[in-house]
Amino acid sequence: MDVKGKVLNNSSSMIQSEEDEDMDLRRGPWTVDEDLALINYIANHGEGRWNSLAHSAGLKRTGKSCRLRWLNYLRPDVRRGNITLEEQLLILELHARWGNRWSKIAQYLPGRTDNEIKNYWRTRVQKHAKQLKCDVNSKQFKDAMRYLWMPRLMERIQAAAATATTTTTGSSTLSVTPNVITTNNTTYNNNNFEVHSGGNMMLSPTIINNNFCCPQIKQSYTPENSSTGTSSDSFGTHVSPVSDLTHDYYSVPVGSNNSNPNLEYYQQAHQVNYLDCITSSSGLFSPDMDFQTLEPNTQWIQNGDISNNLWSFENMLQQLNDNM
DNA sequence: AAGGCTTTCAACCGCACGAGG
DNA sequence: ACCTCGTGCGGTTGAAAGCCT
Repeated sequence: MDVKGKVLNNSSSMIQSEEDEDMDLRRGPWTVDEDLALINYIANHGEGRWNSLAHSAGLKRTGKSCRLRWLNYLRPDVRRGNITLEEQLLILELHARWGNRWSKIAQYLPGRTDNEIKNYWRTRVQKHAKQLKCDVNSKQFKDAMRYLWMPRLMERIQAAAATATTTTTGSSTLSVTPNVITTNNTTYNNNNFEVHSGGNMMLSPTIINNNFCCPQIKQSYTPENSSTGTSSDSFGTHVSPVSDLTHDYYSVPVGSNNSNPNLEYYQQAHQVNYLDCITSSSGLFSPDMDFQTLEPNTQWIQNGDISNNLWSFENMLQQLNDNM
């Protein structure tokens, strides 16, 4: 990340406690030097005891600030960049279960911080609640998420996976780090997901194909009609063309989307997630996403028994727990 | 090109909780 | 029982970037 803006000191207009003034504590964006100091200190001494750590490392920061900087940004296993479709799906599901328990939700998204998930929710999800003119906690919005948004995400994951599989059949070889999905001769097992040794969880196409959603959804929101960019594409349904996906896949460098000063440090720690690569260009909801235009098409929600075939997230979570 | 508005996200804040003295 | 300290969590803020007119 670019260290942007000015670093505040005790001469700033921000309110500071007496203690802060005494300690001449810094606030605001971290500088490269501060980052390096923190990284080096933790590399040598480990983390914890943040107040004394801050002092020992020569950082004029609070222990809290050091902890936050480390956990949310400098930690080697922090993943940065767009929230993938799979992650979006997980966030929606887990938030439906636990509400604003960001840290708990973050535990199921390896490398993502509670702060990032919280930001995602506030900037993306709550925005759509506003568009719907309903509360984010209302039944209307929850229904929209569960029966429209989430199946749509599943569909987009399916489309992306299919595209990627097609790509792999060519002469090019996908080379991904060993502990994430690796495929050239793609063979997916029947498990709904896999937890890899590196902690990456990903949906397999199995559930996408077999336990996806009710027929009505497929009929209403097929990739064919949703990717045309017509007015029916009102649910963030843009599916990137193959060329985009291919470009994204082959152009994503390890450690991209961050500008950590200690690049080598990152490059050793970060790994490229296969599905991240193939979905990164469309990993965010499109700006024109509009629930309202879909709202009337909810009869199937009441009529159809979709509880069994919507998707097997219960199973996914159970298996995840079993594997942890 | 410039100014205003919106979005994003790093960072801060206050509070709660548990451990230890 | 009380206090202090360290830590973790969720809510909020504000600067920078992006977008729009």
